[in-house]
Amino acid sequence: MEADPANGHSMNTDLDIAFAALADPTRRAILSMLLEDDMAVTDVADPFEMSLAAISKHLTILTRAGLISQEKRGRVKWCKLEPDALRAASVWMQGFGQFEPVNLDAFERFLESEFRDGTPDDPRS
Amino acid sequence: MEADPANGHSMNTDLDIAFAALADPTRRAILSMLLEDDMAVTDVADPFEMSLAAISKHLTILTRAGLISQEKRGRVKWCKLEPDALRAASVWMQGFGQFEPVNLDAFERFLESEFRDGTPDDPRS
DNA sequence: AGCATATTCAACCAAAAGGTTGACCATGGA
DNA sequence: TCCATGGTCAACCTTTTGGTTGAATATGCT
Repeated sequence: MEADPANGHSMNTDLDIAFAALADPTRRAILSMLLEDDMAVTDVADPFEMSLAAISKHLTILTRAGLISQEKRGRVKWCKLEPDALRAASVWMQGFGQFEPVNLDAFERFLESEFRDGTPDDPRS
Repeated sequence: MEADPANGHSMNTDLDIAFAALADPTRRAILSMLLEDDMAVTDVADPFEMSLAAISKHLTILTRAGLISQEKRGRVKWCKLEPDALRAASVWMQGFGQFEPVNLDAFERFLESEFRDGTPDDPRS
């Protein structure tokens, strides 16, 4: 059952957990929601059609993956995105293909072009 | 079971498949091996302690995720890394790094138009 | 033709994932 | 104090996942 070949490729359990957490569409949707703002568990669960308990489990998985943190204030548990946890996964993916630096480059140009057209407060134009 | 909340967060099945494929350490190790060179199925299986059939299944999963391609030449099936498939996942993750209100769909179209003409975005020949 | 090699297929299995429901604790407010 | 609210726990169920084995298929070699 071991995934560690003889030549020393690592079997990073953190990555297992992170990618597995990201593999579920419900959990990715939750992360997207938290991108806009911190939310209480009940409010996170609201747009979904599954039970609160199910969402609670998803949040536990996201927490264990380090992708969110949960802090209880009063009787409300607030969920907060922890985007830094994506860094390990991102770094791993950077090992593949030169597309990542290119992407970052392209991303900047994309942002720039986004701002240039249709943005009223752009000095140039 | 639906992951599509009312406010329109997407439920991208491609991302499901890609992240799920990446969640397994054996499959990530395979990808790392293929980073160095194209390999036959038997050679991919060699450093692992599991059966050839198991590795064959892993390769099928990676293929379905688009992360590798397989081409049969003679009786040997060659496995080739397809790092472009990581792009969608990478773009999704980048949405969390920088907290820009960025239109990822537009970014995808932008990338497509960038790479459409004659760009050698394949690291190995 | 006959055999070895490369790979997949089919049936099976155990464990993990993702969901449900109902009971249970904790907290805030009347 | 009593009750509604917020959230988790425990038990259970079904489907998926990741592995096994042995047989089957396909190709190459001599």
